[in-house]
Amino acid sequence: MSNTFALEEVQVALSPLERFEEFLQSRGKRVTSQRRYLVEQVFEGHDHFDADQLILRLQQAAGEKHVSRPTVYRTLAELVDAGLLRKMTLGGRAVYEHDYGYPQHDHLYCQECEKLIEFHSDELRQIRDAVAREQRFRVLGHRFIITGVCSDCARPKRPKRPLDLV
Amino acid sequence: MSNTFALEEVQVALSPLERFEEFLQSRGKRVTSQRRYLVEQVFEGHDHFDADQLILRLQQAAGEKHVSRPTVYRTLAELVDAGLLRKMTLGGRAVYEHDYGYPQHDHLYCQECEKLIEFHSDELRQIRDAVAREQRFRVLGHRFIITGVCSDCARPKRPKRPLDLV
DNA sequence: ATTTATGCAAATCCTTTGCAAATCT
DNA sequence: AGATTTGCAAAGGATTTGCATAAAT
Repeated sequence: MSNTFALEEVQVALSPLERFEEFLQSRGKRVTSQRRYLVEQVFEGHDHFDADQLILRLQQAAGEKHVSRPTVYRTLAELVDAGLLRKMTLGGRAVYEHDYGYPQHDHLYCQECEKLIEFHSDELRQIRDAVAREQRFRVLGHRFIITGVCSDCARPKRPKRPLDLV
Repeated sequence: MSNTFALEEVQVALSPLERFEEFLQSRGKRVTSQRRYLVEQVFEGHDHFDADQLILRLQQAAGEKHVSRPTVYRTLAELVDAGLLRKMTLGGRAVYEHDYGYPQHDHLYCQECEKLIEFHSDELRQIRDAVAREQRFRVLGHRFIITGVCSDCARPKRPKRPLDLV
């Protein structure tokens, strides 16, 4: 399914692609076939992905224009800049997720299957803001990841060692 | 992991180095001059650091034995394993901090000066556990970083763009 | 016609590995 | 002696950059 979470919020009038085109124009950048194709694919589903997964997907959804690795990286950066994607680093590699029309949330990260489970907590934000206020710190964002083992993986085999908490 | 955090609870009797030697022996590993020197330097101050900063420090605290880059990486991993250091990834690079005799805490990260400010919140842990319980998720740890601009940097110049939240 | 993008190859950055020589126990 | 470590050089993996060509405005 594509992107019609338009009515969901108050009103996200533009589709991701339209929003991106708007962004590009506002910066004198050009709307190219690869940028268009990439945004299209990125907003087809709404799961987390890294550069390689995206590149693979772009190749598989064959018949379409080829997008080189450097261009993928360049475009991902632009999408983050445009506010369409959010970038995070999970154990060394960059992972992206939608940030346009999606509500703010945090994650539970299963070390076993590497799954990311989203959740939302207003209290969390309150704590964040309270802590920041105390330190006279201007908040621009935050990142909260709970690491552990999800219910599916909580089975006979024991978890791997602590790894890098992301 | 076979750590004896028994000591941590009751009372931190051993120095980091002693604790590390204990760990090494329990694994049939050896106490070498570089491992000793490195631990010594790491626990001189208690700030966050990355591999390069440590390597630099090891060189400057001259007169001492030289420690090669690979050995630094290898030893840092052992210290993490031993529960003496905690590792996190900040925008691609690994950053370490003391985890022996230090209370659990989280961070405020200033994008301007890259400073890490620590803080502690019991409520945060409560929220974490509540969320996990709801999802039947077994918590092994968490990572909370508030990104923004610290009071020192909140000056005339405006903050850089959102960067990678970590 | 201009100017920005793309793709390729090569370069960077950080971290890890293979291996022979050096060092612990 | 016997096993583990170290340092060196080189390998790796992810992401970025230089530059000539292709495409968008």
